[in-house]
Formats: sequence, structure tokens, C-alpha cells
Amino acid sequence: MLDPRHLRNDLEKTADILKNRGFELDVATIASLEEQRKSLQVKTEELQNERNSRSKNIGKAKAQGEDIAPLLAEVADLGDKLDAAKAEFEKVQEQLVAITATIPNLPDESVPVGKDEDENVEILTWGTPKSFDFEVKDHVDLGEGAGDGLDFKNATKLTGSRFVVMRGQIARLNRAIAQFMLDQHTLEHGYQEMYVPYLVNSDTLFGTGQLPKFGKDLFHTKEAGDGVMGFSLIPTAEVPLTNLARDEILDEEQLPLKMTAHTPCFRSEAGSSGRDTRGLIRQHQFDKVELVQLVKPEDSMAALDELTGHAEKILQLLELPYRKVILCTGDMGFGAAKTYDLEVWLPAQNTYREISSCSNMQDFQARRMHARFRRKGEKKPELLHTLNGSGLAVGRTLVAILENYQQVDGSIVVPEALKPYMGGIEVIGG
RNA sequence: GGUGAGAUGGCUGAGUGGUUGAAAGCACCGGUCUUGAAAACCGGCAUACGUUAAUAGCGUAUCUAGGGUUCAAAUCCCUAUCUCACCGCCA
Repeated sequence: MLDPRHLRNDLEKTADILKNRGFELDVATIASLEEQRKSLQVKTEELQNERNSRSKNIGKAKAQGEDIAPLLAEVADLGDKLDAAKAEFEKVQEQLVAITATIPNLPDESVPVGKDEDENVEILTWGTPKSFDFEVKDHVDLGEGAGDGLDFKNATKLTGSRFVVMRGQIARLNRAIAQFMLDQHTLEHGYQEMYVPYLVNSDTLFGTGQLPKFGKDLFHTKEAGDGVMGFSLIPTAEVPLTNLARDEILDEEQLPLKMTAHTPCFRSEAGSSGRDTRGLIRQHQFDKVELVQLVKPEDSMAALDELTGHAEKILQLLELPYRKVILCTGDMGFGAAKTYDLEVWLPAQNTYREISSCSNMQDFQARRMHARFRRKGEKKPELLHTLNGSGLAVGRTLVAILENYQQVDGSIVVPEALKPYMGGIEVIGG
């Protein structure tokens, strides 16, 4: 959520900035609602003030044994007037909240202006794509070849499209990848390992920005209604990890708070039917090791570089060629002020594909979830800055390893960094 | 799943429907005293929003949450959530 002051004092300027990310701010509606809000709020509070003071007087009069009938007659219609004013005020307030909850974050000044992913800017490339002297197979052929290690057919039987069954050494490799990442982040990068619920309520989803706008991308297991909380499967561990700070006031000394978790992620992929239908690239369920940092505002941009570096380190240790791009204004996610994507080289597609997305949300999520901290010696709590990034997506890492480490006979060499996690296995399949 | 008891400020914990945003204690901050500290004593100590130049005043809201009754609700009623206890079931 944006600071409401942007909408009160800098409406036009805010609208211009949001245009860069392809968001049309309804300036006229907001301006008029704001004006109504102001006068209705003052009016309502005045009426409440009157009711409070009159009620107090009635109490006093009664305590002194006076006749309160005339006083009661005086306030007879006050309740109705107050109810009417309140109803009007709440209606305006609701509309205003509904609008502000769907406004995306403002891009940081350092973010290139652009329309879509074609205008993202490459920052660097790392490693050199290996040249193969045979025809490369894609990860589906390689995985199916390795003892039916990737089994899409059975997954379709069990559930439907966009799921996978893994078996044997491929399943183990998938586990090894996650273990390796967790160890690296906890032992070398200073993150605390966390275990979190995979089902979360709608307050939590609102906090990180999935609701109210992106409910269609989620799997809901229990519908909300009648005052009952709904539950949804998490689309990323960012959701539970970041929300740990919801409604909390942290001490300055606790920051930066760095957390990591390995969780499954569930995405309905609404609106992407027909894209990446083959293989592991786009699944309804996949594993991810997530990095989350809660930091002081002045530290968040440096923290983004650091966090992105932690994700890059994984790719480097796995010796997977990648490139780093900065997303342009038009391609950024809803809550992000600045985002780096890491894209890994996939030989079979002859291109780089996203494997990590690292974002600085600044105070956007913190404002939604009242996540604050207090500086030593200061009275007033301030909003935290929140950051998150994939470190990395496990499924896509598996894809990258299968394709980049393949040999002519269809076998896959286990990357050096993963050997300790593979129980002596050095080559898979073939 | 059943039955019962609860949910009050950072924590503990009072609170007969009426000058209660809320006693008291602890913690914390400032002061007096002291060579210094402790003790004792005195004072201060929530958050959000609105108005405002103001982190000054003033107003409004907040005693788990949402509804309701009332001139007036922490207090009465309904619903939800959570916690605790016992029973049932269970990895």
C-alpha cells in the first residue's frame, strides 16, 4: 500500500509515476473521494463528540438524582443523525480503501522505464554457455530417460496437467538441490532457517499483496465467508516469512532480520495456459528456497544487492551460466520498488530463463501489515522495509542442471557442489 | 468432534452500563536524596486517524475481531477466532 499522503498531496505526480508501470490511476475519482472523506470524517467526529459529552452529562445528572427526561429528549434524534453520517463516511472510506489496496508500489528512481519484459536491462552475464558436440536433449527427455525420473504421465493421472512425479535419483537430486541451498544460506549467508505453514489466511495474503487483486493465481482450500477465515496454499514462502512481522514492533537491534525457508509453492497459473506446457518450467506445485530480509529503510537498497548476490552465489557454486537483469517499470511485480531477475542458461531452449526474482518492496508490504520497528531512544515506531528473493527455485534449478550437465549418452554429471548431498552418486542415468 | 473456562496497555492484573483510555503492581524513562549505586520518595510512560506549521493543543477511535441493545458498553446479547482444561479421535 502506498503512503496515503501520496494520494492526498501529490496525486498528479503519483499518477505520472504509476503510468510508467502501465497503471492508470483514477485521479478524478480519488480526488473527489478524498474531499468527501475529509468533510464526512469531520462531521461524523463532531457528532460523536456531541453524543459523548451529552451522554456524560446525563450520567452526571442521574448520579445527582436529577430528572434526566428532558436531557434524553434533547438527544433523541442525535443517534439517527450520527448513524447516517457514519454510514456515509464508511461508504466513502470503503471505496477509498478498495482503490488504494489495488494500487501498485512506486518504482525506485533507479529502475529503467519500460513497457514490458523486452525493455528489461541486462546488468551482467556470468559463465559461458557450454558448447555441446552433440544434439542436446531438453530436461523432459533427459529426466524421463533417467529411470523414468521425471514422470509427467502419472502426475496427470493423479492430479492433472502441470504436476510431476519424480522418482529415484532425480527425486534425490531435487532434494539435494534444496538441501544445498539451505545450507549455503544458513551457514554462509547468515539466514535463519524457518519452517512455516503452507496454508495461510486471507489477512496474511493481503499483507504481502496477493489479495485483493491476485486471488485468481492462488489455490484456495477453504472459502472465506460468514466471518470465517479462508485458507489458501502459499504461492511462495515470502508470504508466511514476511508476515511474521505483521502487527509487530521490532527492536532496532533485531535488524536486519534474515530468514530462509524451503517450501512447496502452489500457483494456479491463471492466464498462462498454453505457455511452457512442456516440462517443469511452469508447474502448479514446485519447491523453492526463499530468502526474506526485514531491514531499516536506509539499508534496503544495499540489502537488495546483498540478497541478490546470495542467490547468484548458488548459481555460481553450481557453475550454471546466468545473466542478471533489472526489471523495467512495466515488468515489475505489484509490490516491488525494484527487482532483479536472475536467468539461467537452458541449452535446449538456447536462451536464459528466469530462476530467481529478488525484490525490494520498501515499506509497501510493511504498511499493509503494520510491520514496524523502533529505533533506540526514539518513541515513534517506523515502517520496516521488506525484501524477498528466490534462492533459488528448486524445480527450475533441476531443469538447468539436467540440461547443462548432460552427456552424449543422456546421463547427467552431478555438479561438484551437490556431490556431498548425493551419497557418492556422481552420474545419473545414461 | 463434544463440554466447560477464558481473552483488558510492554508484562501481571482490577474493573457494580454512566466524569474509565481504563485501578494497582512490575518493567522502562526523568528527578530528589547519595561520594557513587541500591533503597525510599516525586513525576512521566499506548497506538492510529483527523485538524494543524507543529512529534503543541483539541477531537475521534481502540479493553481479541465483527455485529447488536442503549442517551451512554471493557461491562449486556449474538457470531467468529484464538488460548486453557477434560473427553473422543489421531501421525
